[in-house]
Amino acid sequence: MKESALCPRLSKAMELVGKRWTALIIYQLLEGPQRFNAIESALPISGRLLSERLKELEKEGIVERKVFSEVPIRVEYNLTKKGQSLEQTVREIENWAKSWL
Amino acid sequence: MKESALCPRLSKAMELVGKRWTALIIYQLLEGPQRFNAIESALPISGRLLSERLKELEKEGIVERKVFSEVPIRVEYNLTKKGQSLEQTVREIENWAKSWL
DNA sequence: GTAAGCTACTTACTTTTCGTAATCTATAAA
DNA sequence: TTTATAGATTACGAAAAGTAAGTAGCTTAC
Repeated sequence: MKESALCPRLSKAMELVGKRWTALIIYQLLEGPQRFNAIESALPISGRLLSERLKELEKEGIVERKVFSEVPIRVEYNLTKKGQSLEQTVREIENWAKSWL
Repeated sequence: MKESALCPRLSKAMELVGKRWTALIIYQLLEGPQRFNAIESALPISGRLLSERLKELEKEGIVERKVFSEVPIRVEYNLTKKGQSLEQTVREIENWAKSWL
């Protein structure tokens, strides 16, 4: 996607947070660290996309991945500081939705 | 897209505002009423998609379409109250972007 | 009177992303 | 050897986005 000349930052933010499922994944992780299956169950998202999104978010430094070498394997995801800083933003969207949808 | 059992409102809001280009179109319209070509020039969006998005936003009551039967024809788009109510939300995303991107 | 120009779309076509379901990896217990 | 579990990957058809050309209605220029 080309960048908006208007506001590159907002453009970049929307490219990231506005991507399908991303905001909902972050919203879910605001509850605390969670495993792959827990997130998958909480949202109507498929494993394929969840895996893809989590990788993107990890790459952006928004989500942290922690592997526990148990049997069976356990993997937890949690928000980094950068990820937590999105709480206000997500809440603001939520509030708007409560008032207007 | 299926609805999130977790938070249907946030889900609905993201479906709307999180759609590609939508937030940027609203951001642009916060400057005041604008014509089709003006929006198209301000953003790296194609006429095809801009037309599609404006229709969606009009249907959701976020944008108002006003036709002036001049020559050549003039069409202006502006935010409704519901649309204006998104200002805080968009600014919040912008602020986050300024701090973290 | 026909050709060209303006604005706001619309259509046809290609590329990218999404959604669903099946499959894979590693480990251990039955 | 088969089964089970968690996390992830792959294959493929469907949907959405991107690109570029075309349309409609009206005006002015030639």
